Amino acid sequence: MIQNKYYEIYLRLKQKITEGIYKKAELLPSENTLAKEYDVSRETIRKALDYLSQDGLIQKKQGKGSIVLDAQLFNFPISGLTSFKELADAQQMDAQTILLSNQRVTVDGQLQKKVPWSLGSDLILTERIRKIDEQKVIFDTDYLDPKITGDIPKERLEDSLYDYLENDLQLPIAFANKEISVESVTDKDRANLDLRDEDNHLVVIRSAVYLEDARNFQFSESRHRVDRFRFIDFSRRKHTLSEHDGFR
Amino acid sequence: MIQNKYYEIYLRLKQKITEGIYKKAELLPSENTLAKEYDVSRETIRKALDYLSQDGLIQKKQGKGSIVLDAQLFNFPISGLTSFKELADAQQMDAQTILLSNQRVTVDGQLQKKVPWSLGSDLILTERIRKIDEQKVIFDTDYLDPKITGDIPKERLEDSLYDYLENDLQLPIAFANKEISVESVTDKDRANLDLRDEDNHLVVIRSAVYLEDARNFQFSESRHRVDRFRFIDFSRRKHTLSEHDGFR
DNA sequence: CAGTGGTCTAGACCACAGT
DNA sequence: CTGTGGTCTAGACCACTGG
Repeated sequence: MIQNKYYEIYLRLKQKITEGIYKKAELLPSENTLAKEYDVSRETIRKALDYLSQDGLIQKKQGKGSIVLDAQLFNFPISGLTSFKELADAQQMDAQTILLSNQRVTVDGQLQKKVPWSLGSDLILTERIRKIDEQKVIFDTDYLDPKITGDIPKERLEDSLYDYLENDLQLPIAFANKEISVESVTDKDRANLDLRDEDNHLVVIRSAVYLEDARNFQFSESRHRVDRFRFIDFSRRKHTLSEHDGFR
Repeated sequence: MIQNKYYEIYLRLKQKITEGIYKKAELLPSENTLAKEYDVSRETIRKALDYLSQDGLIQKKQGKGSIVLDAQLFNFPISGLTSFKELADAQQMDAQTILLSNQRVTVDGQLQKKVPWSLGSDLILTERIRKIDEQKVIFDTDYLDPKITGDIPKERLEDSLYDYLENDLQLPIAFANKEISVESVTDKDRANLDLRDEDNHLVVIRSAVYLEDARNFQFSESRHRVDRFRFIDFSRRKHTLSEHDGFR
């Protein structure tokens, strides 16, 4: 099934890099060469290369070319917007999910601290515990907007919520704001997770998730035992170019 | 000073969004309208909009338009590649730096666990403590390649290392790999930081930093007291589109 | 100098949303 | 149907790298 040209070319180049056909620290063929090779315009090649660059797979240098980077990243794509199930699959972890609750609740003053939705509105609350290597190390709480998602079948929560939302409901999940911090262990954490005596903190990831039309349909809180948490990221330096430049 | 058209347009649109001229949840003018307004081609407008999209300021929707997002993000640009000084300035924090050491060392077996540079090579080791609100809460260790940076003047380490590297040395810092994890407090941490009794973990950020020509010139380790750590991120969902598609 | 990537254009056609 | 954003093209000129 043919997608966009630039996306196909992106995938093919990516594959050639991971297979070592294009070697680390060497240069890719020039944009003009690639344009001829794939029989597309140079702009289309450039779009594919932009994707590779955003992935941290190449570094472009004017006058020189595109250097293939030595990235261990794609082994561990934790950055971005990825579900637990996808991560577990990608990492081939021994992972299980225990569904604690899945119910409708009404937003009251208490809840509104966690979910900035209007008072009195209906929402779905689910609580899940994630077991990795037979240890309960992650506590996930999700708040969903039932006007968008409807009720969630129990079986799908035990498998993959995102798979249900995207494939069954065809909801186009687009972006999220995330916050990572460290918080003190609560009694509820201690009751539900396998914590060690020295664990008095958890890593907490809170996120607000949005659809393509920018509607916010989910909030989630994910509490991780500190020794099982790792976040890997590739980032490019933003050269602010002095905000003072430019017309105004 | 005029830069690129697309970058200027990006800045102007960004400004109009932050000033509320383009309001949250409303649509930007269409790409064709903007192209006429700025007297550029549509592709140039699209490039500016791509930047806004990557910043999490707008969400594009085919057939509809570009929705202005309600992003608190730019208040807190922790994601990306940002130096402590830049952060402190942006946040208007009461911050100080204490320089502990700044010396040349030779890579031995011990060091090589932290820095994957070849045995016997020379490097610069600097240790700095960051005080925020009069409390010593961050311990930074930096390993630099003296073949690239030379020795670092003491005064610049107490101010901003990145400012020195980029402006004085004109080194083009391009990208970094980062890892965030949580580790146990060591005796050295306890000796140098203002830790509370209940602090038995620290957030540790390790990063490898690269220049535009993809040379790795720096490794750094930044150890944060857990209550002073926060990471905010905007991420877009990557629609994998099944890796199995496409020609091969 | 020749070759590289960076920017920009004018125009084309397509896919999608809303009327 | 009209207008929106998404893709793609062929060609131009510029800025940078390296011999």
